[in-house]
Amino acid sequence: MIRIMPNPPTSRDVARLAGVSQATVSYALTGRGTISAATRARVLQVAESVGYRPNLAARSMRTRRTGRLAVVSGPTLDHQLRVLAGAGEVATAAGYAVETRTVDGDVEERTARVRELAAAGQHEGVLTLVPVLADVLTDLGAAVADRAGESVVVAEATFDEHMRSAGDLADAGPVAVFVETLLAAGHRRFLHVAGPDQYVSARARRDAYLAAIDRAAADPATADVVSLGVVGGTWSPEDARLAVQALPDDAPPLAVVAANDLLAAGVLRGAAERGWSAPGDVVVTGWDAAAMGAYLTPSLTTVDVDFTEAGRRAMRRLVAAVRGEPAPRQDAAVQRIVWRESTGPLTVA
Amino acid sequence: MIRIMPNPPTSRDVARLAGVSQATVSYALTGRGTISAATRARVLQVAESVGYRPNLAARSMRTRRTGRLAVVSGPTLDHQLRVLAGAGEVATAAGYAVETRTVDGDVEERTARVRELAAAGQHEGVLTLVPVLADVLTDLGAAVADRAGESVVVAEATFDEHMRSAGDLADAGPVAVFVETLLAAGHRRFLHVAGPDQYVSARARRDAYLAAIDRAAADPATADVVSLGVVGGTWSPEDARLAVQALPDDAPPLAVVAANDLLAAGVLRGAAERGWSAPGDVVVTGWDAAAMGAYLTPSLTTVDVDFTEAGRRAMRRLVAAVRGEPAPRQDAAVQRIVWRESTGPLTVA
DNA sequence: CTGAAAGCGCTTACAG
DNA sequence: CTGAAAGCGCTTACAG
Repeated sequence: MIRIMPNPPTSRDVARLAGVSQATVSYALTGRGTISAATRARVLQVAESVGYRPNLAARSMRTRRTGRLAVVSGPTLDHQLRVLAGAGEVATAAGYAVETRTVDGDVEERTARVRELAAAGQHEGVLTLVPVLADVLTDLGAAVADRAGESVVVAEATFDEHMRSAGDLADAGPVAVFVETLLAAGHRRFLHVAGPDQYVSARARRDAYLAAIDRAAADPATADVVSLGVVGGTWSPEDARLAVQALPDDAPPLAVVAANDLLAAGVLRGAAERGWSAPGDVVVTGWDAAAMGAYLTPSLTTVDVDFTEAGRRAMRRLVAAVRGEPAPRQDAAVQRIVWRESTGPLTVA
Repeated sequence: MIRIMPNPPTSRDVARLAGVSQATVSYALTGRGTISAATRARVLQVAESVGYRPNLAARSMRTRRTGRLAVVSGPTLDHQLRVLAGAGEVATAAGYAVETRTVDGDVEERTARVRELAAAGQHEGVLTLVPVLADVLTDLGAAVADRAGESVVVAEATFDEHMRSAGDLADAGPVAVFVETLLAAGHRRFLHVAGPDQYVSARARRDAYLAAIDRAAADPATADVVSLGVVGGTWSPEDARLAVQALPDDAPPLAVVAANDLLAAGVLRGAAERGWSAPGDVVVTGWDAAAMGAYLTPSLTTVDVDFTEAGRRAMRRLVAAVRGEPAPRQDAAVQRIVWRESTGPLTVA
């Protein structure tokens, strides 16, 4: 295949046209050297007029920086597209190209793939949206020298459970609100349908559920609370449905805290199959504000998560890490409870 | 920030270690020159042992090929993550790095973004998953010379409505099956809730609906068919709900073909709000096999789409176009109807 | 079958 | 404040 085309202009072409040296063009564009305002203006004007675009490969070779970041996502959780969008926005604004890799399989396989990616050295940093084993993650506290040749690897959800803040995607704060509000509405019988243990968010929601139940039991006003336990452990709504099928006949009235909307839909379906009304016999909460949830009957109470913003934040952390800067603090909540019909009539603070 | 680290090995290092020239290393790795099997084996062994990885920036500068492709997605349609996964798989296997860009806004803005991306020359090809104006798309029939400096741009859904085949994501064949099967079950009153006109798939489904109704009207056995029209025109379930709200009281019994599952959920919700039973008074079909659809009551009849495979195919087309090869034919269906409760009891062929 | 040499387009000390 | 020159790590005619 022969491509007959004028080669795109180089910095050398711009230099000749502007009557300066190639070095001056570089200084004008990068803003690095010392250069007079007049010269710079002229160079930029010429560059603009000929449609000059720096050859990134050449720049990369010279600077020994690839200017590329990778984001690793899974193929299964659809909302990751929005996280990706937010991450891409920040990366592009920071001057990086962002590449997406999809990984599949269990946590060992995913971790292996991320490790290869980091070792390949094609990327200055890697952001993983899927759970991986903690040892591939870069120890940001360690000296930069210790990271010889490897990409910086940052996870969207950090595994340090003590660092959880309200600005974090894995913040399970809404669980306590769900339980407390339902307690106040008179509910005493609870069940949690959990997500996969590998997911920080799923673990956090489960732990928050258990803690909320413990607190309720310790409170004289709600000491008669009873938890029918924690079931599930996947993101599959079928497991949620089956869990409801497996409940004793006298389970209702029951309040179910599901780890996401899909599981909550499985709960509603299971309840309907048993002839239990919702929100009469069973109330249920979800998570993620899936678009369809608002159109179920009953519509699903859920947690609206700003996935795009979460993606931006995760990417800001990665960019900071790659540049050796301290991690930005960002504590404004990305999550907001949306009360709908599936929790029945309530008095919400 | 000072990075104290041994530089990663270069082809020169490998050459020295293997006792050959740098050219020989290159020939061994790319398999391009004439080189003895013994020498090649030795070079590859040395390269492997020192963990040599070619510097892609250097290679790119020399070959004048970036080795990068871009995929443009929107932030709103979640299933695009699966298309992305399939596209990425094929691109990676073909030796390309694939970058994701998210674009927002109306069709003009999206088209402008794709145009910039193509003009920037950082990518050998661009695959767009979102609808754009046809004139940014590369005319693959035209001589390569006409594409001077620009990336090849290919759309996941082609705008040439005549080229639609069963292997295409926009193939609307299932619509005819829906209408015909419901006619056979005795339904005579139909409604279509359409998606946005910009989307090839939405247009194809609407056209297929109208054609199926026309065919039914022309058939003496079903000449009493009546279409209550085409409503909607967005992907928002709220519009579907409102469309049902706006229907006359005597609309049922009614068969609704919705352009996707979310719209179908809106229809179900609207029907429930009017006290219409489903699938008694209203039957409805969706599209996309959204996970939650199987857990609605009634569960949603839909079209299961292999988005990952659709992504693979679209990327194969792009890779072929970038390499100047003819487009691969791929006609095996990626879509399959899943009959569920929302269409009521049926005799399905 | 193998090597010496040029050059892809940048950036950056360094000299002036 | 500006320019001449080197060099990043590859690939590829070309010579042997």
